[in-house]
Amino acid sequence: MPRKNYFYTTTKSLKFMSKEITSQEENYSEWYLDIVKKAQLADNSKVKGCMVIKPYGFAIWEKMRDELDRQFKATGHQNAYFPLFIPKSFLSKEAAHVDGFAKECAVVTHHRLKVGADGKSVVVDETAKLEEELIVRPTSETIIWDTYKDWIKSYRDLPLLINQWANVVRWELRTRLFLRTTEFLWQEGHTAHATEAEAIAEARQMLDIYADFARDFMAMPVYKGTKTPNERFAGADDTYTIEALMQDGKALQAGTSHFLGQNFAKAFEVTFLNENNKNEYVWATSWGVSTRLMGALIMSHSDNEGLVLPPKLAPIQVVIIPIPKPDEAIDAKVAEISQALRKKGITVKYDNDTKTRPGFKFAEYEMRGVPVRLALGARDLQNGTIEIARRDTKEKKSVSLENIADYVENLLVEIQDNLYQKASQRLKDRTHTVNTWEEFVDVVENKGGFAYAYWDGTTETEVKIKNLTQATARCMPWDLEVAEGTKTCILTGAPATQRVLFAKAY
RNA sequence: CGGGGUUUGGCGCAGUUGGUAGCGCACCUGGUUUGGGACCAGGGGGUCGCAGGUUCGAGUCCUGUAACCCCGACCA
Repeated sequence: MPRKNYFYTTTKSLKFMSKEITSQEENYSEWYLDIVKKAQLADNSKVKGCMVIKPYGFAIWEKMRDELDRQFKATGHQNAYFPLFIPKSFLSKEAAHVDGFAKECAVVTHHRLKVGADGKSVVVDETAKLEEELIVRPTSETIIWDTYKDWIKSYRDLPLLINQWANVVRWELRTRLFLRTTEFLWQEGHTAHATEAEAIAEARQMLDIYADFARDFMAMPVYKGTKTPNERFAGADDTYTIEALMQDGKALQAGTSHFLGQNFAKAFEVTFLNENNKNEYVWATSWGVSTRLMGALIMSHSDNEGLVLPPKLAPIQVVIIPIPKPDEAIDAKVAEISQALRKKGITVKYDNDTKTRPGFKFAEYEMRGVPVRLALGARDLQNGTIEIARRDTKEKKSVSLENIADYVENLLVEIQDNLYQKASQRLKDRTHTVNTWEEFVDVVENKGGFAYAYWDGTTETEVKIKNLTQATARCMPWDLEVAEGTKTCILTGAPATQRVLFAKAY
């Protein structure tokens, strides 16, 4: 008689019971979702495609936001706030713009609910129909330019350098936590300038800020470049982008900056009197990064044990764990260490919870990506040592308590640097200069990463390449030097002037 | 918009031919433990997504319906 198995466990339940996560190799997409959930960054909400950003996840976003905000202000921008709702008619004023966004707009049609016929439910009050329907902003160019029209009269009003932190809604068909959600948080800068050159310089400057931020804070190397016309923002003359590479070999557009030419100025009649008393249209830019950066951050550094965070964006940089549990002597020493660390501006958490044991805490903070862990027990106190573990390499060793703050400070710098070096090496290794179609296909289908290839400059060819391989033109990079090769299009063999980075992308 | 999946305690799940709901984690109480996810004993907590129907009886069968997730076509 077969023994009855009392312990039915599916793979999934076992996974959660043991608090393990799906490995990248097994299923990259599930690995990503596991990290988002188990590091407690965000949850799905009951609203399709929308997410709840949890405190730990939001703390990371706040660090990104604060640093970017600081840099925006340092370059002369001011924050303002424009409405969530945009009159429907505004969107249609710029032809390319409406084409780009019309398919994914949420529309407000009524302004009142009433109790339904059953006396319990709530229904839309049909008598409360809006005269003009409102759309929930997918981006704010239109309402902002309609406002700028009143703000800008003279060259003395320029440049106008405004940023706003806001939520926007794009009704996407397919969503993924942080990477593409129906509602997301972002900043959008909108500037007006007297000259074309100045606007272009502004757009480039902001892309530089994004790229530097990615490098210096996210430890994420990116390619800066110009989008092909086909990939341009709807309503822009030029779109600049930073493109990052995720660990699965797919590219991720991490931020964009647009030179809008005079398109919105003309659509919304935004003119200024120049020094010669002549009316001119202003030149415009817009630029933004979103909570998508969270996804980029997660997929840049994390491993099969969980989240890995660069120290500069970690809400907790150092966690101290008493071994086996807090006591007076340990508490006193920890207070001393914490104070020394805080004096250096390091964020420290002392986990003196007595309900969980050290092993549990170790695993938990690894899952959540805390860069440095200190463990202090009686043995350490006796020897004047402390155990220090780094999340990025998982190295663990015992070091002297003397100058521990200096040691940790240096280690945090080293971790930040190591993460960047590793990501840079990966980007380098997975950027392939290709000169034949066979090589191109090999990169896209087998190797993963970027294929840097000549392209004849036509949208037709770009679309063909996408249909054949799923690879899209990510950008024409600004500073990626390679051997020239034959200047013919990878697909058509037609004369080409410019190489383009192609990749499968998020 | 297609294809698949899920919906049962706070979380993750099981529930056989319909017979009055269970397991792990978490939580509460007590005790023993403690240098890598502790253990024992006791305890609290669920009108099984929603609406109908079949039946003496429905988590289970039937018919609707809703929500969310995942995989593909559009997009930051």
